[in-house]
Amino acid sequence: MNTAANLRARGYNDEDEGNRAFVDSLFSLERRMRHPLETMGEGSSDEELSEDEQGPYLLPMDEARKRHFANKKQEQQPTAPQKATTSQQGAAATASQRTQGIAPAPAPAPMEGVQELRGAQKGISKAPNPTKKTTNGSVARVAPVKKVSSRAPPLPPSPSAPPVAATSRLEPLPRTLHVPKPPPFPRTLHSTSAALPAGNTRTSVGRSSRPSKRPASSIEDSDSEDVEIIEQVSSPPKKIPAPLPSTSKKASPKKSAAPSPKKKRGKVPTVKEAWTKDDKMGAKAIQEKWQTLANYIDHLNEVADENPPKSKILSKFRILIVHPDITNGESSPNRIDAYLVRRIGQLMELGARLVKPQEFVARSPSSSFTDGDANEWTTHVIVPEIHPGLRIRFEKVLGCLGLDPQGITVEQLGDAVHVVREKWAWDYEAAVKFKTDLPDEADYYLPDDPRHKPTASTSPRKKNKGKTAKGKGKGKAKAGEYDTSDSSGAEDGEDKEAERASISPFGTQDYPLGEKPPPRQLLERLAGEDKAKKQRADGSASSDHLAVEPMAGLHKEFAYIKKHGADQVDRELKFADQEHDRLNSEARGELHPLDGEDTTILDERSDDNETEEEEEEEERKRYASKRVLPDGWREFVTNKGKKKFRPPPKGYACDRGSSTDPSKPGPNESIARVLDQLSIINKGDEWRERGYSKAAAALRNCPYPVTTHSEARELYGIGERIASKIVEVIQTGTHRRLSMSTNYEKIISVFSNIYGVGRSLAEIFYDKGARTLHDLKAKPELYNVREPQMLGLKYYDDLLQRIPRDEVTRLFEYARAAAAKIDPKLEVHCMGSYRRGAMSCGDIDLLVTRDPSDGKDHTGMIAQLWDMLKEEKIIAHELTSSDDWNALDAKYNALCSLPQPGSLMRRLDILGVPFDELPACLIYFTGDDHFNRSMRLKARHLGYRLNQRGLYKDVTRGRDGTKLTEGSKVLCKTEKDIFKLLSVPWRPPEQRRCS
DNA sequence: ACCCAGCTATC
DNA sequence: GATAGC
DNA sequence: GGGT
Ligand SMILES: O=c1ccn([C@H]2C[C@H](O)[C@@H](COP(=O)(O)OP(=O)(O)OP(=O)(O)O)O2)c(=O)[nH]1
Ligand SMILES: [Mg+2]
Repeated sequence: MNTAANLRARGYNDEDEGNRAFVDSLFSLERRMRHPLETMGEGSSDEELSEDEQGPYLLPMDEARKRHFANKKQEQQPTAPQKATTSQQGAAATASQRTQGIAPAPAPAPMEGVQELRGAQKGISKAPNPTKKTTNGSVARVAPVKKVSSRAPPLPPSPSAPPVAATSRLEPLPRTLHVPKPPPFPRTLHSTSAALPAGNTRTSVGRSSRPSKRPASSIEDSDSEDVEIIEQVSSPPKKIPAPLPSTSKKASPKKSAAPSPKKKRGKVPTVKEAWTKDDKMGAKAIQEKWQTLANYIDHLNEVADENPPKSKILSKFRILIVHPDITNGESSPNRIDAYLVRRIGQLMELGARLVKPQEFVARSPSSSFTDGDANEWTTHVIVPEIHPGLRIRFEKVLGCLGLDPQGITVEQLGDAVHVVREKWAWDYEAAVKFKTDLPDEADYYLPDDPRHKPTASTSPRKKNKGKTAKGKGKGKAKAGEYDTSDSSGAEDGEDKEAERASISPFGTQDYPLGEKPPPRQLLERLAGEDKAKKQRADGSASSDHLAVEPMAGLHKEFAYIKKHGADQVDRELKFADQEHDRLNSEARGELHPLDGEDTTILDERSDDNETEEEEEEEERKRYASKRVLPDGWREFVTNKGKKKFRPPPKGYACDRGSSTDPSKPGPNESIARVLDQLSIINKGDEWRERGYSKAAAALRNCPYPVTTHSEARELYGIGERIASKIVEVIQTGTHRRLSMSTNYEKIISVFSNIYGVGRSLAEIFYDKGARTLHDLKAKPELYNVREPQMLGLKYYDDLLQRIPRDEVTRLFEYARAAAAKIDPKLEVHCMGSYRRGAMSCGDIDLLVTRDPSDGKDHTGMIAQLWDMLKEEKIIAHELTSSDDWNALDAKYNALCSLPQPGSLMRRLDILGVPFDELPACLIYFTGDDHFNRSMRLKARHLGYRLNQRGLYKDVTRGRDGTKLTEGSKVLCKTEKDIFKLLSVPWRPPEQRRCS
């Protein structure tokens, strides 16, 4: 069960020959056909196994392996003749080795392999109900043959492939023998295949393993039960080779021929047109129409039949996509969704064949993709993008492929198939670029391919860089700062630019203040594309090289397991599972999400389990007693006998929490302020801005004064450059960069302090000639100042003031009283910095919700509340409001003030929240923002997604982190549930100040 | 070289 | 989709 | 900007 343990036990790094052979044996069997989804996770009752079956299977894997290898040796002899016939002398040695695994083994060896496999299957497929089995079996039986066939038709575009297969079949390929090492990647077949002399037949090579095992197994085990076996039995005698290819071939022509005439009415959509159209249907419609992944593949195949994709770039790829929801378990396995529509469409558009889960066939690792069976082997398995090691859950992936999780390691799988992460689909460097908008086919050739068009190559990349606009904006900013030369001039050749440039010290390509240089790529691009072009032109050599390392997508997983140990990984997996189960199943008493959290840290409120209580007890001590040292910080004594503190090595801010008393300025406050300023100055480069901001936070969180470069560097979030700046600040009290700030910068800063005005608008104002707030007020039309900004302008000073806690309390009470009149059960909570205990707040953050257990929710009540507050003259101006006042989940923004003369105008934030989202929403709305971001980041790294609505598990993400699937919500009833799942030590709101 | 939270509201 | 904001 |  436990993949990690399995890995460890078997030594996942093990590459010895034996291992390979073993793998061979495992994979050479045809895939058992039971559909994994149906059988997955079913208890495997070993007792049911016949003795025969049990034997090898029950052995510890190592034991089994040994035996297996021992048998292998015996096999060798029989294989020998074959090699002789097929291969040259020079190749003999390697050939023999290679053939070992492949060669039709004598009965004994295969048997073992078979047995193991079968046992494994049993374990998996051990379906509780026999009917299932039969169905599975039937499916399975059919699948191997049919799948190919059915699949084949759609692939007229890959003419090369079929012929190859055919020839190879007829005339066995010695290919493998010649090649010392089979190319890990499915190179294009044409070149290799054509060159190949006839050699071993599929029977001998590709099939060898298969047949051998089959017969043995079939004969020996009289399992009537396993349909697969039956099928297998029949097939081996028939010479496996024949049925598969022939059928496939036959089928394909038929299919293609038949449908095309019929359907040829009007325009036949291309694959791209088809899938883009489907994509637009929306997730719901898609699911209703096709329901399963297999159905959709069929659908697109039909399209491809009639209108074959022109591109053949991926025509040698047979790709199986493992949907995250499949790995997720029973909920909605094999479900088609929008993400898959896109992905499948994109792949097919490039000529790839999509393999349905039932159709999976792994190649024997020791045979080449160019071997006879090349047309059947699945070349790629795309697995969900999940956190390294933690949530990969290979047992489930393997289950989906019909493989035994206990008998096969990840790496073994990798030997047979390219297991790649979802993001592989985007991996431009590695293979081809899959973008949402597919550019010209030429873009898909690698740079050294003569057909490659260098031009378009950069564009998709940009797109990837998240928010293009932002990137652009950033680029602009950077250009302005760093590079005088061209881009800046082009983009804004105005006086302001001149002004900026003249004063800015960054006009040169030196970085006088030690700035981080921009990425080389950017520099190169700015320098000119010629070089790149040249380089591309140079690399020529092989054109058939979509080189991807096998398992390229899984290095992270290995690294993680290596680093933390398989045991640890197992524990983590187990913990998550248990916790999910607990949260889902447990009928926990009605516990208000706020119970026990909002009041006092000392408050105990039960929680269901003792360990938790213990933890709380501990925390209580830690926090109640003046929080001596925050988590992870440690005291140590220096050489000179001085006591000092060491910060925690690293980590998420949410794990560290706040360790210093927010009410008093810490020892590093003055430095932090300077960094804040630097952060503001760098507004416009969000990451630089954030870098400074995080550094400031690190300083504030440091309980001792930082006095040296090295001390500064110890803090997580302070690097070389900022440490140097800190030194300067310590020495001079400020930083040169601040005193250099230009008039322009100052004005922009003033403008963007207006509520609703950001950097962009501020620059526009400036460009239009505005220099003061008065300018803007004077002629708002000229500057296109809109309502919210007008208000921001009007109350500019008010809104910059912090609000004393007392005042927030009073405003809050007004709202609460109003709510009580509407419905006594309508809850209003004050969130944000107020909940964190701040003595002054930037605004008033109110949360409105209602426990719907009596059948009523707060639909429409917010509107009422809104009106009442208006009547009471609390709310003076509406800034934004949700379009749907009845929405449970909506956000409102206003300016308000105490109904008394002289009171300042304040920002008011009201958030309507569905009650079941309260826990996540509490976390969100309590903040602070750094805390949220770090917690969400941690969640992401753990394979979750955290937002204001909830915690979602099994989220699939693309290469750039873009969310591909929603994941499924984990039932959390309190904030603590979420903290616990993410292994974030519980901390009350007061200690969530990370900035 | 790549990543850095995730969402709503408005235009 | 860009911008501003939470 | 920092971190990996
Ligand atoms: O970018 C942001 C900004 C805010 N929040 C959350 C956390 C924050 O605590 C809450 C309220 O936002 P607000 O801007 O009011 O911040 P605050 O924490 O309340 O501080 P302030 O005292 O400035 O209002 O919304 C985020 O998740 N991301
Ligand atoms: Mg606030």
